[in-house]
Amino acid sequence: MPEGIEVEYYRTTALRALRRTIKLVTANDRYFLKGETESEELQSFLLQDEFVAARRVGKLLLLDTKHGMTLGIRFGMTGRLLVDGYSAIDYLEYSTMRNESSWDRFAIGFEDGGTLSVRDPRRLGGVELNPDIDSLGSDIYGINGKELGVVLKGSSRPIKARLMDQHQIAGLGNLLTDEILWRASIDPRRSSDSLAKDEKRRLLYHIKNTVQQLTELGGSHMGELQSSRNASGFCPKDGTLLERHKVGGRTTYSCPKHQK
DNA sequence: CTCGACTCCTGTTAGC
DNA sequence: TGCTAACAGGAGTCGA
Repeated sequence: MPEGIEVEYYRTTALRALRRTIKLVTANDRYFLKGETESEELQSFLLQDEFVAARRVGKLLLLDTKHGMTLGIRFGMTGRLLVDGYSAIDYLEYSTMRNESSWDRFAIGFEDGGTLSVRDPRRLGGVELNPDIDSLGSDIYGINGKELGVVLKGSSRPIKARLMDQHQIAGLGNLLTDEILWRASIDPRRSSDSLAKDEKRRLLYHIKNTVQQLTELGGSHMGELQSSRNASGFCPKDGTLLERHKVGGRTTYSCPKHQK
């Protein structure tokens, strides 16, 4: 599913949509409009305008217009971004390989004939005008030890739930978090404030390293743990049968032998 | 503060 | 063969 890494790809794709006059806004799926955003509002603010910047905070893609508006796009679990029919990502874990235009929940047409669309089979994504980004935590691509320290110190929740909380750290999803904790040899159920100094350092290293590595490899699903993330999977490090739990309401796989 | 339970959504799949 | 129920999880709400 799209996590911060996938949305970073989408951001790169969105660069193709900059500096092109918007001629058409198709927002017929009202369910896909979030917050106070209305279709008429999108029309009046976007038509005749153009995007001048594509930013990303966590899993949220932000397209700034010349006139000072910001279009926020969330992709939920199965959303893709297409510009001129091109998608940076063809394969999405837990989504489908089928690719139907009827799943376009939101689309923009440019004066030059091109398009930008959000194709989301399950409609868990959404579009919002001027979304709140201040409540999001530090982005995964730039997080440092001090910020991670604050995030961990402030909570007794399970470490995995804390890491996935977008208000604390923005961009980590279920797969990435399982992968990072597995690499860092930390049990996902550990309380956040129980980590020792060396464990925090290790965790930071693996957040940065995993994000960078999987960005280069092509996505959140490229982790070493991924192929074993199933009911009868074995730990790629030591061969132990992986355990499956619900942590923070999410399906979690971890190795009972080396994740402490 | 924390938690579980529930909601949204729909394509896929396990099981009968 | 065909149906159904469970599952996937990002994000939000609610009551305890």
